Amino acid sequence: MTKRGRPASFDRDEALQQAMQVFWEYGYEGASMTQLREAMGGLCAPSLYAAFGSKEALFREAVARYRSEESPLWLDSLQQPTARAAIETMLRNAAICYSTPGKPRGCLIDLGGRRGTADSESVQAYLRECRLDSAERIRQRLLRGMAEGDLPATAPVEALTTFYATVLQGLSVQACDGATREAMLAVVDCAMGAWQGMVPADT
Amino acid sequence: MTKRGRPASFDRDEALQQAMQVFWEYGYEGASMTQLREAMGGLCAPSLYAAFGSKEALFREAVARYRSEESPLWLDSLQQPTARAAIETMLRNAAICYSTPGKPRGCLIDLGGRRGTADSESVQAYLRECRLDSAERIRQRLLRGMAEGDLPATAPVEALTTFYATVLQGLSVQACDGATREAMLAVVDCAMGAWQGMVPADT
DNA sequence: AGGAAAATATACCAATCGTTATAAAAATGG
DNA sequence: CCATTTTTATAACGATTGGTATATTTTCCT
Repeated sequence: MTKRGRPASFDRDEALQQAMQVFWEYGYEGASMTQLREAMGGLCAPSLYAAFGSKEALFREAVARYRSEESPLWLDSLQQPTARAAIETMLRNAAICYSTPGKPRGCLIDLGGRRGTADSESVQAYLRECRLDSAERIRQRLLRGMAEGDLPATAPVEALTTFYATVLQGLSVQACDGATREAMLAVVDCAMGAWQGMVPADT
Repeated sequence: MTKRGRPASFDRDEALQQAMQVFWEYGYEGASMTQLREAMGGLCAPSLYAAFGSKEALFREAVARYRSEESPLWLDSLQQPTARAAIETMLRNAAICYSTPGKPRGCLIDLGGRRGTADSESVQAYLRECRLDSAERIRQRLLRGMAEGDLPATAPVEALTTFYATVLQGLSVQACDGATREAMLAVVDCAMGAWQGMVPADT
C-alpha cells in the first residue's frame, strides 16, 4: 500500500516556504509564476498547478504560512500581562522583525498588495481581511486589559485599536523605505507616549 | 506663426488629470495603458506616447500633479503658527482628504506602488523619494518650531519626524481598508497624545 | 490649389502573463 | 514483464502587457 507512481522531485512544504519568501519580497502581482517556480526548486509548471491549484491559491497558502510562522513573532506579544505591555511589546517586536537582515523588510500582509488590477480584487480583499484581523486581535487584547483591570474602563478602546493598527501598518511602510531598526524603535516609543495621553488614569 | 498641423483632439492637462485619477485608484502597475487611454478621453496610443513618452513618464507627471494639487491639501497645514498645531492640522486634513467621497481613498504616493516587478524599480524608488520628502517637510517644520521657541530644544526631532510620517502613511492604509473619517480623526487624536509624552516641557 | 506639418487611426510588434494539453519518465502492483 | 499510476518535461495556449510602424486625416502657409 505504498505510494505508486513517479516520486515528486520537490518537497511541498519547502516549496511553499520559498514561495512565501518571493511573495513577501515582490507582492502578489509583482511575483511571476516563473519567478516563483525557480525559487520553489525549479519545479515545472504542471507540478506547481497540481500541487497548489493556481497563483491565487498559492498566495493564500503562502499568506497562511506567513501568519502561522512569521506574524506570531510580534502578534504573540499580545499575551503580555498588561494591555500596555502587550501593545508595546508587539510594536517593539514588529519593529525588530521588520528589520531583520536576510528577510524582506516590512510585513507581507501590509505590503503584499493594496492597489492592483481589477482581477486581483479577491486577493486584495483577502489581505484586507488579514489586516482587519490583526486590528481585531489588538482590540480584544485591550478589552481583556479592561476586564482584568489594568486598563481603565474609560479608555477609548476603538480609537486605541485603530491607532496602534495604524502605527503597525505605518511601520511596514517605514521598513520598506529603509528606516533603521533604531528609528522604528523610536517610533514605538513615541506611539507608547500616546498611551498616557489617551489613558490618563493608567499609572 | 500659429500652430500648424491637425489640432489635438484632447486637452493635455485634463488628460493628465484623468491619468492621475486612474493611477491613484489602481497604482502604477495596476493601471494599464488601455485603461488610462480610455479615462484620458479615449485618445489613441500614438497620441499618448507622443504627449507623455512612456507609462513611467506619464506616472511621474501624474505624481507631480498629485503633489502640486492634492497633497498640499494637508502638507500646507505645516504652515500653522506652532509646530504642534502644524502637525496636528496636517494629520487632521490628511484624514479628511483620505476619506473624501468621490476620490480614491488614501494617498497616491503611499499606495501607488511599493512591491512590484523588478522592471518597475525606478518607479518604486521615485515613490520612496516622495515619501521621504514628506518626512523631510515634517522634520523641517519641527526644526522651525524649535528655532521659534514653541518646541523645546530637548525635543527628539528625529523620532517625532519618523513617528508622524509613520502615522501619516498608516492612515493611507487605514483609509484604503475602509476606515471611517471619524475613526481616522480619532487616530489623529491619539497620535497627538504622544506629543505630551515626547515633549513634556511643551505646555 | 498645393505642399508642409502635426495629430490621428489602424494595425501590429515582441514579450510576458497565468494556465493547460500532450506525452515521456519513473515508480509500484500483478 | 506488462500494466497502472503518478509526476515530470516540453510545448503551447489565448490574453494582455507596454510600445510602434505605417498610413490617413486635418490643419496652416504659400
